[in-house]
Amino acid sequence: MAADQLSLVFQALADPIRRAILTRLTNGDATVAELAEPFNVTQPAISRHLKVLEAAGLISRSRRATARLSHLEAEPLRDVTTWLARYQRFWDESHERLDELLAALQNNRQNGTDRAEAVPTKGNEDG
Amino acid sequence: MAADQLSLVFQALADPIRRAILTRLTNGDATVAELAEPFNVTQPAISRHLKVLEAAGLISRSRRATARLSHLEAEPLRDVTTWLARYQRFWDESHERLDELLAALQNNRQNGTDRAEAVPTKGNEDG
DNA sequence: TTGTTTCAAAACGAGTAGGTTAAATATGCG
DNA sequence: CGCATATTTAACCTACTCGTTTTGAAACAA
Repeated sequence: MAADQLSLVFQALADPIRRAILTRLTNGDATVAELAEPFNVTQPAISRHLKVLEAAGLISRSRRATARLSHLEAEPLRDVTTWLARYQRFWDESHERLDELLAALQNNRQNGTDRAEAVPTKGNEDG
Repeated sequence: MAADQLSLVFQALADPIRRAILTRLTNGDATVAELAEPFNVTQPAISRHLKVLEAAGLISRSRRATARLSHLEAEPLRDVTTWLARYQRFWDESHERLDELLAALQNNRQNGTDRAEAVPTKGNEDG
């Protein structure tokens, strides 16, 4: 129900067809029919995938005669990357030990700086 | 059903509670009860969130007496970042024009190198 | 206006997601 | 063993997702 933007983006990316559509759009704008062509699903199904992508801000749309063009909007992917950056040190084996130590140190001095990754307050949301 | 790994990861990340759990785990391993504490959901609900995260490869689990510890496994996030890297040029305004040109050039010389982002063959999947 | 093309919306069904409560399971203690 | 603690599983509910087919709407051409 009306999730936050980041959730909408992740949700949109969770479907292989939608990811493939985004990949296709890196080659340029395309009509619904063009986007539907590679898949074994009907046109209304693609139409709804596009609606999901649009709600996530991953595409924008325009008209050309009776056709509707989809255009890639990669901005939300930047936000995803930003969110992911925080975890980069955890998959970087060579630095993992050091960074765990640093994290422990930052936990110890508990002066609440604004860069804290505080556990969400009762209710939810991530940092 | 039984989606590919990347879809599982995106799906897992699409829930704010699960993202918050991952954030919490950057501070160190935690029990189910500890992970449940910040949220207004029951403990079995968290238990199932953890199951989703484990299926996506984002956490591993171990025992300590009766408790079960969750441990962050960031490796799948590296794959996500890899997938996203392909789109970086599309949100990098200053390079967008240039990169579109480069993409066009690489489309023109159609010697199928392994870095091609071919549209999926009839069936689905993204590149 | 009539028709054609291209797409969106409506209505439906099967399956999944995420929540609950209540019961089952695993581990360690006295 | 008998019990407490911590967590999982089962059963159930509601709501959403993703697909379908059918119907409706927008843009344009004749």
